[in-house]
Amino acid sequence: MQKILLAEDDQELNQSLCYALKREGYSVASAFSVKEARRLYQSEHPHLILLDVNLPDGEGYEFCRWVKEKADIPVLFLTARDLEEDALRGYELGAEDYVTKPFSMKILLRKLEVILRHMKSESRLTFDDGYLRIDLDQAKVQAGGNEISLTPTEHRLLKELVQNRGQLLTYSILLDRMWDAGAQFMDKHALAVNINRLRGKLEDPDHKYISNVYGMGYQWIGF
Amino acid sequence: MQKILLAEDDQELNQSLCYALKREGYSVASAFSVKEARRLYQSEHPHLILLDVNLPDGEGYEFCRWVKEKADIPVLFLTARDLEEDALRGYELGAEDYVTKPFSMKILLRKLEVILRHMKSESRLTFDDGYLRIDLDQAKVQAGGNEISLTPTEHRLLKELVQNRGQLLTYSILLDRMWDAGAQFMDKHALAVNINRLRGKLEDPDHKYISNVYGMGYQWIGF
DNA sequence: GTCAAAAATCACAGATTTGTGATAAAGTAA
DNA sequence: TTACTTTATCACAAATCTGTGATTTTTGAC
Repeated sequence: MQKILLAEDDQELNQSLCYALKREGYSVASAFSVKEARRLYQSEHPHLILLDVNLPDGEGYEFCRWVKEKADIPVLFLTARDLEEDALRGYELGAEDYVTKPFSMKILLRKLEVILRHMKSESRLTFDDGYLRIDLDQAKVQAGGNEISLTPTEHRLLKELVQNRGQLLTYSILLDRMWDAGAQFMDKHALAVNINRLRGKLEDPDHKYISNVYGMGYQWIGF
Repeated sequence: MQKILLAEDDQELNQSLCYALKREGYSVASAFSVKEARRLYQSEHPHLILLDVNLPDGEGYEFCRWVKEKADIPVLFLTARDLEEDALRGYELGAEDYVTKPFSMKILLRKLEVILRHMKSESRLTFDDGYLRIDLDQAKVQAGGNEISLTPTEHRLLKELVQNRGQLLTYSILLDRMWDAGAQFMDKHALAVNINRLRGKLEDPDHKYISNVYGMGYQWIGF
């Protein structure tokens, strides 16, 4: 299910958007301030952000920049003013689109659909936290400036982990997705070895990315 | 360079759009009717279509549907009327966005940028001609119903060919992209071998996809 | 702390991949 | 046609990849 982070301080608008989005089948995390939005971003890892430019504790633009630095999550601006300038500034920051209030809910929903349709099919997700730089599409990875080459399995594993960053991937799920079904709990060991190899290539003492949850599975942390 | 197909019957608007787009670095094919647009589409294979809904010889919607059936080329509608209904109809047909006349050229250019940014980075291109089915993102290929497994190099090669389908890829370009630079004309032979292996997996007497241009390079035909 | 289960690490070998060399086939120009 | 160049094909070996086994380290419950 697609998760949307909604940041809008107008109580009423926030609520009605929430309702409409949920009705459409999205999972919604709603924030009323930049601070809250930041927190929710990190815990929820939304697929798309719906962002009011004017929030009580800061401009939406700043939050947008912050997000875009970390990962290429689509951002759609909600703006009260229909100024060309505003829209252009949004685009400069990498926003995908904008709607001016008041807007038609139907149109907004279509815009979301279009963007998410693209995103879903977009595997060129690039991540960068200053040390590690991952381009899933190109299968290119840089750690601390050095180009790193991954084997096919390592790449598949990395993709699986990063695409589900922040959430625990149980052994059964991971094995299932890595080796087409049937594997199940058979060779948890093979998985461990590949995790090990991946860690060897990506991590260093100061930069850990793959964490193990005892008895459960693995999880990507960071970004 | 990104090619844009512009279909707009208003002489003046067509011309100024042409100018602005070219100035931005796009290559533009301009049409004044649906008929012309259709012809240009087939000869030029544009990356994006800028489409007026009202053309003298037919509705833009129809042309949009026709295009979308063949391939997933992004379409951006130009509409005189700012009616919710119009926009929704466009979206239903798979349009990426729309602008209502009169519009800000700057905004239009940003919208184009956003869409093309997505497209460029979109590797989940699936092709299917009944015999061969390719999902570049998933690295899955089926030929005549049978799942085919490709090695990493084969996959890279296929991707390169298919993403530039219809156009000749010279040896130097292909070698350059397959083996990071420097290779140049050195091992044209290695390329030939990999082409051969790919052909062995994908083709059969009745289904040929990779054609050679004597002394020049290779080219993907089909789709 | 002790202990057992889980995870990490390392070396190894079978399997796969991939460029090279040799040879055959096909294309081009005279 | 003939001579010559380019491309295709096949077999082989070096390099790489990848799961298994053996061993050590870590974890969590008692």
